[in-house]
Amino acid sequence: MPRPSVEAQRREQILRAACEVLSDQGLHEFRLADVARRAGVSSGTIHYYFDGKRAVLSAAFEHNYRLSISRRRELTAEGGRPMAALRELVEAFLPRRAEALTAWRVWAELWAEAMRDEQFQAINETLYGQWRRLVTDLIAQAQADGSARAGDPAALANMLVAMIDGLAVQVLAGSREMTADRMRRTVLQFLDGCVAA
Amino acid sequence: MPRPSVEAQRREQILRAACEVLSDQGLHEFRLADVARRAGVSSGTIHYYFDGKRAVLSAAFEHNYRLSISRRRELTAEGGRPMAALRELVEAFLPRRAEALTAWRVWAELWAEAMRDEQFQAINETLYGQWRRLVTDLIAQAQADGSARAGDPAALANMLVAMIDGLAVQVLAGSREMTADRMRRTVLQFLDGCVAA
Amino acid sequence: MPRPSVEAQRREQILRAACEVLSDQGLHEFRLADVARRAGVSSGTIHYYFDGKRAVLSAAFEHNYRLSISRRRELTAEGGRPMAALRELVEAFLPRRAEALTAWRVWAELWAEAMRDEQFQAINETLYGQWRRLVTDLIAQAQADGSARAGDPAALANMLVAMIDGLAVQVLAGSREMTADRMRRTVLQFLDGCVAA
Amino acid sequence: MPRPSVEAQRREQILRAACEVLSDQGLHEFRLADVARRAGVSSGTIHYYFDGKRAVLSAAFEHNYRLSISRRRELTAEGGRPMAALRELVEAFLPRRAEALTAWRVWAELWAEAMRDEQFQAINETLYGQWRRLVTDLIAQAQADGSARAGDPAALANMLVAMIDGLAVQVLAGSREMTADRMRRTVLQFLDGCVAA
DNA sequence: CATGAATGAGCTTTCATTCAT
DNA sequence: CATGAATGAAAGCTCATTCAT
Repeated sequence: MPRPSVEAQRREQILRAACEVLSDQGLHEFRLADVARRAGVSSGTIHYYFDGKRAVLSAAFEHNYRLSISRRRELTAEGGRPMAALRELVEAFLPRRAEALTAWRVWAELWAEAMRDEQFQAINETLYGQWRRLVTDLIAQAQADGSARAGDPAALANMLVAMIDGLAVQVLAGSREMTADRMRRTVLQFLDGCVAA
Repeated sequence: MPRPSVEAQRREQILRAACEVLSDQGLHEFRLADVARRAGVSSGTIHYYFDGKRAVLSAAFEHNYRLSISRRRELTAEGGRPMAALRELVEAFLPRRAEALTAWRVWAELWAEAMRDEQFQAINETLYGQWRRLVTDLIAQAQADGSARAGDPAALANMLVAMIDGLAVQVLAGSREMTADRMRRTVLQFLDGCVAA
Repeated sequence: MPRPSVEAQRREQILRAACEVLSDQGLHEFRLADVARRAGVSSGTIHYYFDGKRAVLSAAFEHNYRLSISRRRELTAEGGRPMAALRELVEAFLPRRAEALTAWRVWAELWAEAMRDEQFQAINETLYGQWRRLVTDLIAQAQADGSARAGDPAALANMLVAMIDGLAVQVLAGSREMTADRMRRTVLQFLDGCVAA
Repeated sequence: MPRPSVEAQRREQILRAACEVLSDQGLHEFRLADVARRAGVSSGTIHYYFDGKRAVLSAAFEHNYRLSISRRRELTAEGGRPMAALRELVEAFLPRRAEALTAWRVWAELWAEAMRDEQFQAINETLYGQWRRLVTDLIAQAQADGSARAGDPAALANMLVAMIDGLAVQVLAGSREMTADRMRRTVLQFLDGCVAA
């Protein structure tokens, strides 16, 4: 009798390890052997649950996105005060704590690779789209309750998320001119100066 | 009779090929054999001019940056009309023509890799810094001649360049929601709504 | 309540599947996983009934031989007309119908492998010997009833069975110069010209 | 300056080793690592000269055939006495000396594999065809000079070569009932009884 | 009896690097 | 200066085998 949960458990265990390896070593030095070691399973087990390196990568990219988005959604679930939620969102995405750092590094790898890979493009399109919509909705709500000024909420959301991405990349690249703190101030300045009422 | 320029020529030839391979295949599938083939030299020659794969990569990243910045500098060299120059800069960076696409793809690889490599971080710090300063100066000039509103020019520059990076990454990742055209409108909207006087 | 026949059934089921896999894929690509799938059992079950891959192979080779010989024996059981029985035997061995093709392919694998494996040699020695004797007896009977000319029946049998093997191998190797039809004519020509009275 | 002969030398060196490994271990346990060791080169070198395992196999099968046929052709080159040449041919093919044993074992592997592989079938068709023609010509010459009786020389050749193959396979499979000596007597008996005038 | 999850040794293959020429 | 033959470490992947259930 196979225990029905074991497959989900193993996959989750492997994908978590894969994201860590991806974050620590980059796609460039992403080895299934390292994933196996970190997940505490044999290399055979990885091939038992996934069709190969590429399949692990794909699933890891998706896993990384889903995890972040579900966390953010909790943050914005409650009805009240959308401008405050936006500001909290910004804080949550600052590349400061290990958790956020890992997520950002995995995204950067996904983006770099998606430029030539349709499968990865599809993952990004779907999940980045969810993130974009989440922000768009918050801005629209803020406009509705008068805490944000008028303007196309989708355009404003695109400005905001792109700015966050661009700044985070520089922070993660170890820029001394662009620290997490400076990133925070820059984005909040944008929110205050260009979005808030 | 050693021809003194042959070394510079060969290096240039190899680096151009390296950028093309990097753009076409990504760091992940970056093979010196491919660089050699594209440069029309033997693999031995690459090792004769560079200390190894990593050295070729470093030099290629730097080459890619220098090329772009020198091109942009020409664009902004003349004295007059800094706001117009900013708008032209935005156009020039749109990931549309092959030349710009190649440059963006190489940057994306550099950023992803710089997250774990101090040497690459140093390259990025220096050369991204030049680009940041170029934009900051333009904004300051625009404020000086009254075509841009008041505000910390460095902060505005950071918003702008980060936004451009973030949007370009999505365009390059093949997003159907974020095309080069949409990117253009979004950035210009930001310039009109948050920077211009 | 142990069902006493279940073991024999399972073994038979597995061996039939093994012969099919052997015929379809060759020893070279003979995988227990494929045998299991084709037999409709788990890989664990195969190891429950056999001591490992080699044991399955051995048993499959033997199974293939026994099946063929028992079929041929039926063909030659009745008393009368040994020369006619020889001709029928030839027809029955032509690599034409799926059943005969499978048997031939398994033999070819056995022979190739038996060159280095004493266990397989023993199987071949015993069972090929039965086949040789069956043919020798028929020839001897034909000589006794005057339908075959004189001569050492064992030598004639060796000529005949070797010729059949050698021709079948070329037919199975897809030769356009040696088809099943040509094989038939060649062997019958030998029977008429060198064996029959 | 690449020495022009080095490629041919290396390929020959590797193919000879490949035939030995094939003969000693069979296709089933044919490892490129063993070929490399036996040829005294690295595994990398094998991949430098051949496109992979399959390519080595193909070339080895062909090499084995060409070697045997060119040796036999020398045997039959001189004009006189075709029946004697046929008898010598039989002697030369007896699986006795190491050289002949190796060739036979490699053929057996080729035949087994050719049953499912068109590329191997093509090799067999071409080179076995040459062998068949060589024998056919000898028989026709023997008929012309009156040392062989009438009859379709192609059919007689097919009988003869198939018989040789079938007998050799049993000898190689270690049969105690069919030794090299018995094989010799059997084939000569066929030549005397069915071919010679 | 039978399962299938899990293992890990062992294989082919790739590719940066070296060095004799 | 430049080549390319040769290397060998390291990687992904396969599959016979084991064993808790």
